[in-house]
Amino acid sequence: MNDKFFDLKKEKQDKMINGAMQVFALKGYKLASTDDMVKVAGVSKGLWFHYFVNKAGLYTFISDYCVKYLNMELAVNLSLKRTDYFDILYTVEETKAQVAKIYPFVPMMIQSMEDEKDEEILEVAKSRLLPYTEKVNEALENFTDEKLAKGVTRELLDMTVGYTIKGLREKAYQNGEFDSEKYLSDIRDYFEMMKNIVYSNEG
Amino acid sequence: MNDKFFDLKKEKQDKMINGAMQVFALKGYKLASTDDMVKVAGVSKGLWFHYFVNKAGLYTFISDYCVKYLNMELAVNLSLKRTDYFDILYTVEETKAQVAKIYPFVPMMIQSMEDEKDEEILEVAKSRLLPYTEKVNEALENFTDEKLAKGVTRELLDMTVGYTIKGLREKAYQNGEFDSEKYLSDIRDYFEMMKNIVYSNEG
Amino acid sequence: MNDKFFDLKKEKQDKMINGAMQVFALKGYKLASTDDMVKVAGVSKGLWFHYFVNKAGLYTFISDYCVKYLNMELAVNLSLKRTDYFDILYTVEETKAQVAKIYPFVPMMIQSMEDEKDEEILEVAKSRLLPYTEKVNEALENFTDEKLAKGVTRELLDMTVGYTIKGLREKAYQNGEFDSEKYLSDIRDYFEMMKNIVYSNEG
Amino acid sequence: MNDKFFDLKKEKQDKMINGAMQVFALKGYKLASTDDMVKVAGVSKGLWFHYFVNKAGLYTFISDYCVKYLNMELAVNLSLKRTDYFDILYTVEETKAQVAKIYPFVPMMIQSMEDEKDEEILEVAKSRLLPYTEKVNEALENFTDEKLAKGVTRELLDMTVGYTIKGLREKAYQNGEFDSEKYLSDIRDYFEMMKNIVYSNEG
DNA sequence: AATGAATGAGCCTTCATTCAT
DNA sequence: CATGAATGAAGGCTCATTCAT
Repeated sequence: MNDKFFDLKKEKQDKMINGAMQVFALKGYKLASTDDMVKVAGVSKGLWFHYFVNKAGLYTFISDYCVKYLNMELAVNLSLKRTDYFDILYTVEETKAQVAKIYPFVPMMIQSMEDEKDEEILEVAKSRLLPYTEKVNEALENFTDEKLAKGVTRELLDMTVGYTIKGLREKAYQNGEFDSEKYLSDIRDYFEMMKNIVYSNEG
Repeated sequence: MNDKFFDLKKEKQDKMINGAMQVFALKGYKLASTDDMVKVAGVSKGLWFHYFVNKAGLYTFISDYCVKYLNMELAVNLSLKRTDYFDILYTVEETKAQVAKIYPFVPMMIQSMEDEKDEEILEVAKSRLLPYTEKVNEALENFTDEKLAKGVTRELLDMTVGYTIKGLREKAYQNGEFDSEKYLSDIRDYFEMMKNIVYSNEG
Repeated sequence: MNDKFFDLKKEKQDKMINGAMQVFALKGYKLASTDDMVKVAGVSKGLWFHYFVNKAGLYTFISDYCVKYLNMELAVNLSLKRTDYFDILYTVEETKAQVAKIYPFVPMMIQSMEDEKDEEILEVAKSRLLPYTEKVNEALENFTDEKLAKGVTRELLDMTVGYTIKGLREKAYQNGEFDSEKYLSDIRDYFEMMKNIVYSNEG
Repeated sequence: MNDKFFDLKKEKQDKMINGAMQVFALKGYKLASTDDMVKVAGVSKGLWFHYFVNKAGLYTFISDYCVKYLNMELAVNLSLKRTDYFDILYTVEETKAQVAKIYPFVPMMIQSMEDEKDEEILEVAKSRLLPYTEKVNEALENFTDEKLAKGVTRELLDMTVGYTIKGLREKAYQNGEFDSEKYLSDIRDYFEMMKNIVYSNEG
């Protein structure tokens, strides 16, 4: 990309970032069209290519930006050493909801990167996602599985909780915008139930 | 569509059905290209249009076929009145795995229909899916929630189990083919855990 | 072409001839589709190519047949030496109407050949038409222009009468079938007027 | 259509208009290919669709433009109240010849619209033609038929004159370009003859 | 820097033609 | 002889990318 992008007024930068992110997040790499971005961001077609060379370059920048920004916020919010599994995960999602106030499509973009299937961009999507995944896993290391109920393993727990959160996130975007309130409320309900059943009753 | 399709040798019918289903299931309606199907099924471009008029017609046929075939098998397998929530759901997924032996992309196609976002075909995808959803819900009616552990509601259970199965299914397709063994084994592990924690200990 | 065509039952021959002629006459060479002929004649696609090699071969045969058949009838009807310009021309059109009872699209096909613009077949269309044009001109040689009104030349007369008849013929086909009655009646009305004005009043 | 078309340099607009008009006029709607237009106008394929959405949109624009431009000129030229039938008609054709200096295919396009048979565009062709037909008919209302020779009716006259002019027009395009001189000269010769014979000698 | 006109490769679809049965 | 399934080249249309202004 062309670093002069950062010389643009912050306002215009964000208009472009949000526009591209929205289109990529909603449609995925291949179906995201430059015309859509032009419409959504109100920025001419040529400019995207001026700063980002091509569609792949733009995707790379956006996915990178997305994760870096989110991780910055996570670094702050996760710094208070929480030890409960669900509290940690809730903080992660709460942080996404908070980031969504400035970049409304960050949570969906993260999701979209996970789901990305286009061969041309697959590698980029997955690699940019890594730092986020690592950050979350790192935070979860503070949690010890000693207290898990009989038959519950950390592996199975990670899996079902991960998939469920993903599902709830998709649901929260169902009408084209991210409904933070509903999203967090759904997660709280779910986590409350889970807390009731996955922890050992003993002690 | 052109009903003469059914006069073709069963082998060729299945080659075309599997080819189209694979491409639709893997890429979704919009990104599924006839060229891909030509390559995968080894059948010339013109022939698809000869039998199915256009891409939408082909999708309609495939999604319809997919659900009808699956429902036929479900009708058999779900006839034994099981009463356990997880047993019923396991039977459903087991049936999909069984169908996958003949049509390897049926489970993924069902998934793809649920996820389909293209406006042109949305209505078709969702409407064809209905009979399947109804079949499953009908089978679940035999289950009563009386025995659920404290804090566990049927609604939350449906949600998390649904999302988790979906996640496992996607995982089972990760290398382009459906790994039935892994899929069912994953589900069994998950269900075993769930049985341990969602049912009330009393009684 | 494959001469074995003539070994077919006359009935089938005519079904094919009429079918092809109809489609060629109504749509012109390029827009005439083999599928249309299949539908109209009820004869399988392969058979057309079996007997006529390709579309151009079929057109060549049909246009040839059309003119030859018409000229045969003209030879009979024009044998009575008429000497009036309009009577001769009326006989020509009457003959077409008569031929149309067996081959309903002969008049339109003749027309279509005159109008044909497709480069691939232009030469064929025009060359096959020649014998018909010559036959008509030959018949008109019996007419002497001595009696024409002041200012009327044979050249101008040929021109305007030719274009007018062509116009009336197109009109007679307006609803997809040839309306012989209307066609001849229109021509009679027109000729009656012309007789009144193009002949010299003197003598 | 995209109104930005009119922001193009007049020169380019005309290159595109003339190119499309030529191909539509010579081949008719169905057989007019965008590839032909690309060759004739030297303008890339995508651009036609950028401005006119699709082939039908382009046809609509061209036929509309054609009639509007012609009618504008007719409004000027027919404003001098002529009362002779043939003088009025000559003025109409003279105007077409004059328009042909800027848009050489306008006369042929008008013709082509009258002859158009493609179902998809039929309605458009006929409806766009109406204002022109009305303009001509309106001008002809100044003419009274009192002076017509015996046996000559206005109806028959309109018919034969109409068909003859159409024929001459087609002839004037025979080598792919419009030969104005020949066209008008042919019409003059024809009209001179007609004036001699269709008007009553009395008075 | 910013715009959007312009391009052409690629996809869906049609249709003359071939060929196995 | 007859059929119609099968093919692929060509036409309409979309969209990432280029480039003159």
